[in-house]
Amino acid sequence: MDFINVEKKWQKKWEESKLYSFDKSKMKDKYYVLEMFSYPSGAKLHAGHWYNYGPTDSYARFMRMNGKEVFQPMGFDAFGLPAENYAIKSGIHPQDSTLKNIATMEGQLKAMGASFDWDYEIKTCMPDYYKWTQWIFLQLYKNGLAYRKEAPVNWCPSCNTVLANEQVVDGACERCHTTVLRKNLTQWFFKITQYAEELLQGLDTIDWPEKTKAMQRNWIGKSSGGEIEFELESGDKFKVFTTRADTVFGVSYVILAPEHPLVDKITTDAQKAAVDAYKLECSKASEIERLSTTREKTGVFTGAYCINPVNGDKVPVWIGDYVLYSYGTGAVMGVAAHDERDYDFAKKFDLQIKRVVKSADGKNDDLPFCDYGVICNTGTQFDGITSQEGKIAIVKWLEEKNQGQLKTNYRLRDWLISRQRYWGAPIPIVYCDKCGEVAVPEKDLPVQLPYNVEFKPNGKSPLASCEEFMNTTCPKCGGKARRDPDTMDTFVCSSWYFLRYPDAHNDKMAFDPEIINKMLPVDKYVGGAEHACMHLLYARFFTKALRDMGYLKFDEPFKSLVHQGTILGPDGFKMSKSRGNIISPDDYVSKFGSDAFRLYLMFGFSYIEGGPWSATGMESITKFLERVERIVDKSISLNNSVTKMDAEEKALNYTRNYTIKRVSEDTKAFSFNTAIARIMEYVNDLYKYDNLPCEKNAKFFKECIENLVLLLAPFVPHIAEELNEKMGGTYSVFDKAYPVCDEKALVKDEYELAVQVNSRMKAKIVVPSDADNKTIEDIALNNDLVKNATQGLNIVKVIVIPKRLVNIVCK
RNA sequence: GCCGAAGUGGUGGAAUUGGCAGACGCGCCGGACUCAAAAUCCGGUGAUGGCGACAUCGUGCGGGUUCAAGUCCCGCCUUCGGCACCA
Repeated sequence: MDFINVEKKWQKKWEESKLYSFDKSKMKDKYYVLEMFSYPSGAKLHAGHWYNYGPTDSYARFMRMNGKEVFQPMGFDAFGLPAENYAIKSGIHPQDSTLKNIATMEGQLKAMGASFDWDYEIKTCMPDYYKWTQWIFLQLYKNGLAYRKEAPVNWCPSCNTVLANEQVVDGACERCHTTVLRKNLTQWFFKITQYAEELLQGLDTIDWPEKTKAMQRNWIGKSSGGEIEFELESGDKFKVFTTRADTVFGVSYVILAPEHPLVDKITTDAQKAAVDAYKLECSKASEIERLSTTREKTGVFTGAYCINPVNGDKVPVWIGDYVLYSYGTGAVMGVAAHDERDYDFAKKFDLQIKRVVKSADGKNDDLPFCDYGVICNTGTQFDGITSQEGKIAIVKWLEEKNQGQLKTNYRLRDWLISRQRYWGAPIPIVYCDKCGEVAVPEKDLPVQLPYNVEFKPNGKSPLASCEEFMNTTCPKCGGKARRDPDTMDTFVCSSWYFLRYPDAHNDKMAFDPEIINKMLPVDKYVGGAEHACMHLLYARFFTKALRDMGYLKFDEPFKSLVHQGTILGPDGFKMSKSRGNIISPDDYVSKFGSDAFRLYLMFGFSYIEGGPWSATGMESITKFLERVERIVDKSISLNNSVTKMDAEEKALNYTRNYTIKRVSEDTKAFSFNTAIARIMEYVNDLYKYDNLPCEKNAKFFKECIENLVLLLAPFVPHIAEELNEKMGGTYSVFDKAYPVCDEKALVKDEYELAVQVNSRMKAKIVVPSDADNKTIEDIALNNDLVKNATQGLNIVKVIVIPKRLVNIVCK
C-alpha cells in the first residue's frame, strides 16, 4: 500500500464529507475530548506534540466508534513571551511570526489526519477571542475578584526591564549577566485564595491522577493554627501565623520578612544601615533560594523589641529572608527549641533557646530541640497539656484577650496577572484623575492591542510609550484618562478556552450558557503534567468563579484528566533548541506516513511515562502494517465457505474476543502500547490459522479480519479506511461500531495454573474451571513433579489461589 | 531545599495491583522458500553451571514484613517534572 498517498486520499475525503463535524442535535451523547492547545513559539510541531495529539485522537476515534458524539477541537495559545523576545532580536512583529507559525502548525496538524473539528478553532491572540478574555477580567473585577496591590518583579537595572523567571540565570540577567533585583510595582491580582477551600475539596470529586491531586493539595497548602498579635514598644502591632501555638511561651525573638511594611518604621537609627544593606541583599535572592532549608540562615536585628502577649517577655525583632512576605502574615515567632529553622537561626545569631515542650515519654529532654509533646515550665494553667490540645487552648485563651484567633492558612497566593509586556491581552481598565480606577464598559471591548508599538526595553511596559493607546477618555466623566499599560498573563487566556471552543464564533457573548452547560465539563482532558499546579488550578478557579456569577452550572471543568509522558531527545534530555535535540515528526511522516508514526509513538512508549526518542523499530511498524494488509488481501481472495466451528475456529474465536476485550479496556485506560501488543498477538494467531489453511471456514475467517480492521481503525485511521474500502465496506469505517466482546466465547471448561513448592515453581496443572480449592489441592498434590519435589518433606500448609497458583509449604 | 514521580534482559517496554518476572516489539541466532540475495513464513533467545532432566541467581542499593515482594514498610543512591513571569 502506498501509505503516503492513501493518507492524502482519506484526509481529502474526510474534509469534503465533514466527517468530524460535531452534530449538535446529538448533544446528549456528546463526548468532549480536549488536548491542551499548543503554543506556537517554535515554528513547528515537534514529536512531543504528536505524542499528545496522536494517541488522544485515537482515543477520541475509539469513543466515536463506541457511540459517542465526539467533540475534539484544536486551537492555539498564541500570546506570550517568546514571540516578543524573538521580535526584540529579529525585528519581526510578534503578530506576524505568531500567525505564520500557526499556519505552519495547522498544516502539520492536518497532515496528522486527526479528527479535529476545525470549525471551532481558537487563536487567543485574535481580538474576537481576547475581547472575551477582557470581558472575563471585568466580571472578576465587578465581583471583587480582581484587585491591585504592590508586588515584586525581577528587574534588570542594566537592561532597564522586567525579566521573566526563565530569563534569570543564577540570579543574573541572561542577556547582560547583571545581578537581578526584586522591585515593587503595583499590579493586578485575581483572588484565587477566596476559592482555596473549594479548590481543595473539589479534588475529591474528579477523576484525575492521584499524583496531580496530591500536587494541587500541597500547592494549596492548607494548615490550621492561630494568628497571634504582638505589640511593639512603639505601640505598633503585627500578627504572626503559627501552627504551633503550644510553643508560644518559648518565643525568644520575632522575625519579620525583609519586605514587611513595618520594618522601616521600627528600625532604630543604629540598625538602619545594616537593615537597608540586608534588604538590598535579599532583593537579589529568588524564593526558591530563600526557602532552602540547607542554606545558611541570614538576618539582621532591627533594634526594636516586642512583647510576648502570653508572658510579657520582651523579645528582639529581627528580619530574615527565610520568612516570606507572601506567606501567612509575613512574620513568624521564633521558637528555637521547637522549630528547626528557628533553631538554626538562633544558633547562628546566638539567640535564646527556650524549651517549653517536653516529649511525652521523657526521652530526648536533654537535647536542645524537640518536636511534639507536653507543655512545661511556663508556670501557667497550660503546663502538662499535650501540644495538640495546647495549640487550641492557647489560641482560644488569646482570643478572649483579643490577642489572637484560630486561623486556617493556605500556602496558595493570589494570582498575579499583570505583565509589563506587549504581546498579551490588554487590561481593560483606565485611570482617570477624577474618578480613579475605572473599568472599560463591556460595549467598548475589545481594548485593541495596537500593532505599531516599540517593544525594545526602555524601563516601562511597551504599551506605556504608545500614546494613541494610552490616551483615552474616562467612561464615567468623559475627561482625560490613561489606560493600564500592562497586559495579562497568558494563563488568563488558557483558563477559559475550553469554555469558548463549543461556541467559538459567538460575537455576542464569551459563550452561550445554554450550549456550554450541555457541552461541559470536558470528559477527557489530556496534556502534560507540568501544568499540574498552575494552568489546571487556574482553570478550576475560573470555572468556580463563573459558576458563582451564574454563567455555569458545573463545578469542575475537567471531569477526567490524563497526563502524557514527555518524549525526550535521543540524548535523554528534554527537547530544546539550545540542545539541538529536537525531533521533527515531519521527516518520519513523509517517509513512513502519519499512521505508522503515530502507531510507533503509541507502541514504543508507555503513554504516561514517555522517554527518550529512538527510531529503532520504526521500520518494524511499517512491516507490521504490511503484514496486516497481506492477511486482509488473503481474506478478500477467499470464497465464503462455511464449515462447523472446530477446535481451531474455537481457539481463534477465543483470541478474537479476548483481543476485543483487552484492546477496549486498555484504550480506555490510555494503555496504548499494550492494546497494540494484543492486536499484534491477534494478527500472529490469524497467521497461524491462515497456515492451516483457512479456506475451510472462510466466512468465519473474513469476520475475524473485519474485526481486525475495526480494532485497528482508531490507531491507524487512514489505513483502516483504505482496508475497509478494499473489503467492500461502506464509508466511513468510523461510522461503524467498535467490536464488542462476546463473553460466552471466553468461557473455558478448564485452565492451567502454576504449582509452587516452598514458593518455587515446580509444575503446571490443568484444572476444571469450576473446581473448588480442595479439588485443586488434590490435583496439585497428585502431580508427579510435585510429588518428586515434596518427597521426604512434611507438608505444613497448602495455599490455593484459584486462577493464580497453588503454593505447597513444606519443611 | 520543598512537593510529585521513575529506576525491570543487549534494547523499547509488559506484569490481572501481593500470586508463574520479562507479554508484545527491536536486535541477535537458527530453519523453510530461493541458483543466490532481499522480502516473507516458522522457531529460539534473562544470567551462570550442566550433554541432559535440572539447579542456582535475577526487577537501582541496603535492611524488613509475608507461604509468596518488581509490587508493601524503613533507610539510601540516581534521573526526571514543578516551585507561582516559559507555557
